[in-house]
Amino acid sequence: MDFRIEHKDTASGARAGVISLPHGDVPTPIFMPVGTVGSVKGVFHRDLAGDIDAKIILGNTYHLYLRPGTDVLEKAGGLHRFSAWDRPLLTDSGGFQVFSLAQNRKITQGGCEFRSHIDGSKHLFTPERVVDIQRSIGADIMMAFDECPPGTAEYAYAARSLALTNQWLERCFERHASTRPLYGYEQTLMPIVQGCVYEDLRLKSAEYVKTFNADGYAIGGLAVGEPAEEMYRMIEVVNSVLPQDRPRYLMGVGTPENLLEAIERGVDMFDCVMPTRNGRNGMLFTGEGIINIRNKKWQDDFSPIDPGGTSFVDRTYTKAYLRHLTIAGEMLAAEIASIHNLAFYLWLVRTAREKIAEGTFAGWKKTMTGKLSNRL
RNA sequence: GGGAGAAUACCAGAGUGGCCAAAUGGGGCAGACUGUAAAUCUGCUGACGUACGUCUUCGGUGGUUCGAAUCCAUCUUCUCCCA
Repeated sequence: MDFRIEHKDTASGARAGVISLPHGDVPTPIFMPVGTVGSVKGVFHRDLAGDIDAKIILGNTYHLYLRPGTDVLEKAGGLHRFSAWDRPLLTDSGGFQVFSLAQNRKITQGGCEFRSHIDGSKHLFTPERVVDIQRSIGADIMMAFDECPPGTAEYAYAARSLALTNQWLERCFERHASTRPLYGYEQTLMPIVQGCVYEDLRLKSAEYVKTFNADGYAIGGLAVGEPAEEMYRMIEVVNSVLPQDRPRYLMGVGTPENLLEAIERGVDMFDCVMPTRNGRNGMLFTGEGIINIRNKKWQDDFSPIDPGGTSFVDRTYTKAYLRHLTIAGEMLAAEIASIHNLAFYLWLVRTAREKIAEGTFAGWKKTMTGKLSNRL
């Protein structure tokens, strides 16, 4: 993996660059749609690669290991071929499931034992196993196995957790170095900075991950219950340490506003379920603000979903029609909203990139953030 | 013409003397959702008040009772059965 910075914003930490991966180039800043089980829910690859123009999407190690399993993935020739997605792919390690499936898992020094949310069977995830699974999946970018503690974690817990994540990180890199890709292209491994909302832990963690001389660095454990201001502060702390010339990936974030704030602070990559999940639940993100399409006020609004939108759904369908579909529980509603939201997120980062290149990012960001969280 | 049964909130439908402004479901209205156990979850849904609460409701009317959606009389409407 290669990263080339093309423009730096003079007034902030924002940068615009290009990440080169085996399956293609990724302009940064970038938003990566989440496709946990090998599918960005409700969206055809045709539309992902078309109007949405997603440059890279996510898969999840934990979920793909449980279903369809590594045997099938290897027989298929990896997730790219299995799912017919020929652009770059990043897999999360299962570290987030240590957080989100906290009731179904037990952490030990060796790893994390999950009780499958599907059938209750037990599965031990070790750092080594997690790297192996990601080899089977064949992601361009694999993530280290970490523990993602909740945003409310106490200092003592956060410190212990970080120590464990660091041990796991070392084992991930050892495994990565001692194994080869299965499908003939390189897979890079990204370490993850943890440390909750504690500045000294974040600094320590950032210093530690830096010693692995990775192609890129992720910031994890944010947007998990702590106030947004804390998150922004942690990003600043961490990015003051992480190498300037490598991409920074803020995991699991976030709202459109979160993205702009983080871009301003030097973050290059994002992923979040928000555009898809919230879309399925009737929430639309637009350049003018947020729409809850279920609200009665859209009942007879026959204007396009988003006149400023970049996807075909924005021009084709009206708010009133989408509201009807959403309330009727039609699956088309989820598809339309997902396509719209993803197209908006990709538009947002694409435009941020242009503004950085033009040197007008600060002003644009100010205008945008004033509108993004409006309730329409 | 005779007989039986039923009428409850937007709809369906429990409740059959006080714990009932009335279960539950649907519908309606609003909210939540951040490396996806989520096409999911939560709240409200008679009126007025933030709230303790007060007032008006269970087809109509009139009774019985300390107290009625619940018991009685009667009227209305509907359903079914027999002629």
